[in-house]
Amino acid sequence: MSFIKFCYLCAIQQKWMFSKTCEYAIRAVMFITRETKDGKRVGVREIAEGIDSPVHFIAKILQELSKRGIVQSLKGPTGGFYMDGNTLTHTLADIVLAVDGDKLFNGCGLGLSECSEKQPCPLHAEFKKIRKDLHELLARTKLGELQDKFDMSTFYLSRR
Amino acid sequence: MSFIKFCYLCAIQQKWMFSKTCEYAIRAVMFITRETKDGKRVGVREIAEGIDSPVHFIAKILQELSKRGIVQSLKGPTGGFYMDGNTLTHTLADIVLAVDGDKLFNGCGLGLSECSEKQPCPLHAEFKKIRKDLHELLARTKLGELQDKFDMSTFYLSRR
DNA sequence: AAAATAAAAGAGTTTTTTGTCTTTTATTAA
DNA sequence: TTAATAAAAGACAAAAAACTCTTTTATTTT
Repeated sequence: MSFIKFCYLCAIQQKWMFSKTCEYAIRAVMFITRETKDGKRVGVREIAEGIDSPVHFIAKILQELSKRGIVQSLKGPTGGFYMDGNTLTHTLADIVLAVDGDKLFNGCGLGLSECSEKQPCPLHAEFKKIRKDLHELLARTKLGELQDKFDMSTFYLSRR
Repeated sequence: MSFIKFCYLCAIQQKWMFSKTCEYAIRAVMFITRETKDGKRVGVREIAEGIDSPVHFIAKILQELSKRGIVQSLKGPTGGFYMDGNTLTHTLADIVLAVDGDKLFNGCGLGLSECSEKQPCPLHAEFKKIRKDLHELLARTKLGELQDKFDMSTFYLSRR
């Protein structure tokens, strides 16, 4: 409670694996995937509302993802973002890699740049497994397969 | 290479699970654990050098950790930080919890505050397992046991 | 008791991340 | 071909995280 307020470190800073930008990116791509099955397109405003993110911020992120071929886009009326056969073959790992880099999959848990098999940090072996599991999870989840999953049940993408 | 430099998102931002502050915290406590077996104490300068971190920054972090009973400290000449029977029973999870909060163990992978069993995000089930593995790893690693491990083999705590 | 030492406390600064706003460019429908 | 639409681009602004510096307080040694 108030205890938290006076603490320098602690619960004020709440970190998860991904950066906020990356969370938005994943949710945005999922949203586009779900909404554009039949050649439809969605605009940034619709996406921002759908995943409850700042409009201009998600626009920036999507521009980069589109440049990298992770989503498709088209300007002008009836334009917007969409997925096609190609983009649907990408995985969640591709998104994370594009936004947060490969540190999550390869980096040392304690932030040591020189950590390796020969010169391991005290948690090297343990983290290797966790990183591997995480990478496998993200790398086996193709957007196209998520699309099918969306058909069968309800999932939430907005924080409200 | 230069390709990376011009990218808005991407490899510039390299995230891992923990905040940098938390990485420093873990390494500092490990360092203290290793260096203060027989009633010895280590000063911040020595710690900062040992784990290659900014002196004043790690000082701040350690002040907080000492306030929370994760490390012990004593002012004055021959003073410094050290571990005792009590602090050695703490786990790595305690450090992470103190510094980064519990989001890593409990939060939604996509950053949704309302994510739950009833209203899951599309990766809810998958992330649950990863989070659990990570928490178990950190919660079963007691500092005291690490101390024994340090005795038997060499591990690196500095990034150089 | 005085001087020296080392953590505690607190007030900064810098850098990075996150978020906002405006202008430009491409596309399409009328 | 013109007007409307929507993404692309770029320049800013705010907030958070990372880091620095100075002063104070507690402890110990001489």
